[in-house]
Amino acid sequence: MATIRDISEKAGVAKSTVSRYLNNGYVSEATRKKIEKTIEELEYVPNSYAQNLRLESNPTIGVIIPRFDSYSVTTTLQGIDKELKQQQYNILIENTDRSPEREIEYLKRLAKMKVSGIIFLATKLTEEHIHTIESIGVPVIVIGQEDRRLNCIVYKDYEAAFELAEYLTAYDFNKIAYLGVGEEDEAVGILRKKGFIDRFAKEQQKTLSVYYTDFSIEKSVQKTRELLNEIKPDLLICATDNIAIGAMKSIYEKKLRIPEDISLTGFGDYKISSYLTPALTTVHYDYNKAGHIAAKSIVRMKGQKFHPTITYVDYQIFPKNSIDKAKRKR
Amino acid sequence: MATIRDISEKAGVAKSTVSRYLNNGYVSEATRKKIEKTIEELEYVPNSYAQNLRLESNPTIGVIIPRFDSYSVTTTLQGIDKELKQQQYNILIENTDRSPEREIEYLKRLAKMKVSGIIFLATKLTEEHIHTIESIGVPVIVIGQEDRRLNCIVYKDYEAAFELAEYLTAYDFNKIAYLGVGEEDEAVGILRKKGFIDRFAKEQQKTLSVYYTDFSIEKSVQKTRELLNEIKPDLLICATDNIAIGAMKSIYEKKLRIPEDISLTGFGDYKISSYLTPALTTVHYDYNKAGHIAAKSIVRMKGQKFHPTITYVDYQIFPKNSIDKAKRKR
DNA sequence: GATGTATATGGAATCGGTTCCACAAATGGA
DNA sequence: TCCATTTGTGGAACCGATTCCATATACATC
Repeated sequence: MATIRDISEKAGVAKSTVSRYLNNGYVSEATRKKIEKTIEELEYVPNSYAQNLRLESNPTIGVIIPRFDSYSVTTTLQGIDKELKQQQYNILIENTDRSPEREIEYLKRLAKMKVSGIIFLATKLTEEHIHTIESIGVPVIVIGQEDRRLNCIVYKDYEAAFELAEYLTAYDFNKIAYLGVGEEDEAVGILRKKGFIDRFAKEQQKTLSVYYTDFSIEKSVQKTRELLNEIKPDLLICATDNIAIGAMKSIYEKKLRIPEDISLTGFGDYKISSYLTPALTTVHYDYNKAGHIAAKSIVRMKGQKFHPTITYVDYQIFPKNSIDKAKRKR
Repeated sequence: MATIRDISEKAGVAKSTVSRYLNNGYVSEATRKKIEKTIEELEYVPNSYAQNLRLESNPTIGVIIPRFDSYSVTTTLQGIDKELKQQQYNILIENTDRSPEREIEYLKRLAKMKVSGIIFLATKLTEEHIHTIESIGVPVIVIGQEDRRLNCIVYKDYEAAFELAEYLTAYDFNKIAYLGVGEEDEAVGILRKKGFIDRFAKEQQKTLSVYYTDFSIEKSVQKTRELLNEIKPDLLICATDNIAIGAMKSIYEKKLRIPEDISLTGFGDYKISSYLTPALTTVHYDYNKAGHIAAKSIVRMKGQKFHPTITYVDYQIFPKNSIDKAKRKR
């Protein structure tokens, strides 16, 4: 691999002259030609580690994600990427595969690389996470989980779940099942569930049975199958759209109709959801916008001192045909 | 930001001793303690540009993708990521947003960063692409497009389309419509289309009308709507599953039934496809495996000289309920 | 007590660029 | 013709780490 030194020797000029040529400095027409030719010949490519070494920080934002195969993650990434490209920033993505240890490791690694900021799509914030974020000396914005000591962009999970439950109480459901995820995920596992439970607790006559699955469609297919063998709900509330999609499959498998036999709701609005039959009643989160906001803020935070903030991203309830209109009260 | 020099001065030892401490060399218990304390105090984080500068190449693989919001892309990424993590390699993802200029730019940038290899999820290979790939001095594996001068992992698009068409000729369809994408994408835009056309050309009685859309669901909804206003096909072949999902929406909108009024096929097996109603007949590609293979090969290529190869990834036809069984011949 | 070896540490060179400074040559104006 | 300014170039320092080499102890062995 050719270096600037090789170029300078072969072309018979000084290193500094080559560097000047590369960075639009004073170079005479004659040397310009010589250098140009030599660079072509040796297939010279500058080494960016050497270049970056002199810079105190470089225009790169690190993004830590828990997985690639998730609509919310990729949509958020799109939003981040678009905004950062506009601001002439580079983006560096690290996938943790839902491993908390990797999250910590990547936070540190990105700091070593002197990125000017980190956007962290979190699933759970432990004390170790918080300590790491506070100590690495690089601004971090957390998306999706909340802690008052940090800079977070969060979805109003509790409120959204509460409001969707509110919407559902206008219908005459009696046997309600909730299919959620484990409490490892603070926002989805705890807050969403709590929102539903709290609202339905006000309706004494209604029972709400809670079941658990993970974020995959397959598992949801299986868990819904088990669930339907145990009970026969007239409303199945799913903690994510993916879970609802899996549930749909099992419901149809049992020759039940949606919404006539079972009404169904999702959460998160996975785009595909409105193309299902029937279209899924769900909560819409603007992941793209969250990414956009995060990117904008992280760029603005450059060099400034840290300032904990919580930004809430609004939600919207999308009523669709997966709820049985015939059950509407009054 | 503290450097190794600050540490050494504050602790009263030489730079080299600090470095040795950091890299598990000989250090006495006493100095170990001093250095440890100073590092803690100054919140020292090593600068990885300086570290990398000495290395000839670092264990990082660059991955260039056209977009984030695509099932095939994210699934391929999963496969790549998993294999690379196992091999202790880092991954560096660059999203081009389908811009050919950015593809070239990123190929060069990754070379500058001395990644040990690049995996390039291509949409079209121009001469400039090929020249760049050949000249950057870093091994590149192309996924999804083919050129005999390069190292490619490709899907058998033509063969798969041909075989799906073959399968469809066992049914009694008369008015067939094909909803494809533009020829900017070589594999999907040209090869898939040609596979269908060539096979159907053998069946004189059948007409095949060709229409175009892009890769988005929205556009497909709109284009299908227009298509259905013009003609009334009994079979609609879509170039991707996403397109088929959009088509479904418009077909239902027109109060037509699938498959009784229109049979439908997709291409690419987007996982979600089997959860639709009816489940979509489609071609299954193992994107994850392609990513896996690519990662394995790129790691193996390290340091070796370039050797053009084409690796074909097999496909599988998944017959599902979106084809009208009543129309089966004999 | 002399020699040899293990243990610790410092100094200096190095990686591949960028940039400051000095200086030489060319140009221009008086 | 002389001095001032512009233009072009080379040398050297520097960015922050690693690593080789030299050296200085401490301890063991004969």
